[in-house]
Amino acid sequence: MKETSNLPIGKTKELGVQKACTEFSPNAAHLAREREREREEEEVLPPQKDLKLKQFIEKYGTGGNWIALPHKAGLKRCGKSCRLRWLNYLRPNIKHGEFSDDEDRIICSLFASIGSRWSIIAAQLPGRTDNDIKNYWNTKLKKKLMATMLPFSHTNLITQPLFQSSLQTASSPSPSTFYHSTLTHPKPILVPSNFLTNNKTTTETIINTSPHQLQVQESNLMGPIHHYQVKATSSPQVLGGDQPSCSSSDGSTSNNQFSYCTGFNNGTDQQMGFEGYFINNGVEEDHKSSILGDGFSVNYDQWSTERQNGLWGETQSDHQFTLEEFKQLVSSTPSNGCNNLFMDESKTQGKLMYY
DNA sequence: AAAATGCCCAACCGCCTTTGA
DNA sequence: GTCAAAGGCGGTTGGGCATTT
Repeated sequence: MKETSNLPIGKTKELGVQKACTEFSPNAAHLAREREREREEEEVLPPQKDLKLKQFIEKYGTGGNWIALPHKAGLKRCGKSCRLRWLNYLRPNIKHGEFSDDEDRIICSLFASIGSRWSIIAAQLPGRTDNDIKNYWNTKLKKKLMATMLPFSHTNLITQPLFQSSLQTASSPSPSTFYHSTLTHPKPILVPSNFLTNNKTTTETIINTSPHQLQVQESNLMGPIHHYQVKATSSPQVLGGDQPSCSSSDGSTSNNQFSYCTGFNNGTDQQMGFEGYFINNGVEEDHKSSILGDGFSVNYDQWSTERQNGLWGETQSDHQFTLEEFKQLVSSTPSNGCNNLFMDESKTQGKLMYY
């Protein structure tokens, strides 16, 4: 990370802060005092503002009331701004500078596990702030991972999101899925999440348990991702309990290709597991449903449409399922409690996210 | 050398949820 | 139940800097 930590508070967006923060009181006397303080404030150089805030908090604490704090500290800041400045920059033990490989791994692993819960991720990285991690993820780490995967991609990879993930709830310990597809319009055949997580997510496992005849290439990627490219050489079948409702009518699946990533294995191959992979050309366009694991079915057309339109980024459609839509799609849940669709319970408004 | 461009990142915005009185 | 404040988040902005043209 670039060492820009000497930026004084509000240097870049101070006007915005001032604009956003309302006056504390509308009465004239108060406004006069405000103007007076504003004049005083003008004379305080930015680093001194930081110092002022820091010293005040170190001396008196936040008092559990950020709104009142700048008032008490004699700063013309809104409480939220002070809080942000304190949390992201001023508080002790804030770490600046490059992220280590270990930190990369932790971030990737947690992101794959719980999604963009930056504060939770930050809690695992002492000295790092959620904002810092978010920025790092958005500007560097995501690209780094993308670059890591590109050697395995075909030409149409770029517009697809790298992965989706979700918060795991305590009651549903299924690991999130780390999706990666090289396909233009991936047609998902999803395996029960315990398919691999209960086993070693190794190449051998996939080969041995897959209904396909697979040729697997294992990569020696840098970074935390264990990546395989799987090429199907036989007709696809759906894995899991009930009989699949999708198959290839012509059986011409010689060019079927799968691509998936395991989670971030941290050397164990088991930490995140792997829950799904995709197939193209393996399912007829007119198939209406696909079995997801043990009887977990979804209207295939809707599924794939959403995949293509909303989640795979190939159009700009921003549609997400509502809860009701989702319920309509899901005809049953797997008996083992493992499935490949996870509700992100941290999200509200009935929106569904795919994992 | 100067202008244009792209990248990085601290910080802001607006919205939402959580918490506590 | 209601309200205010705190806290959290994704998306975004814009200044600073490096690189390219």
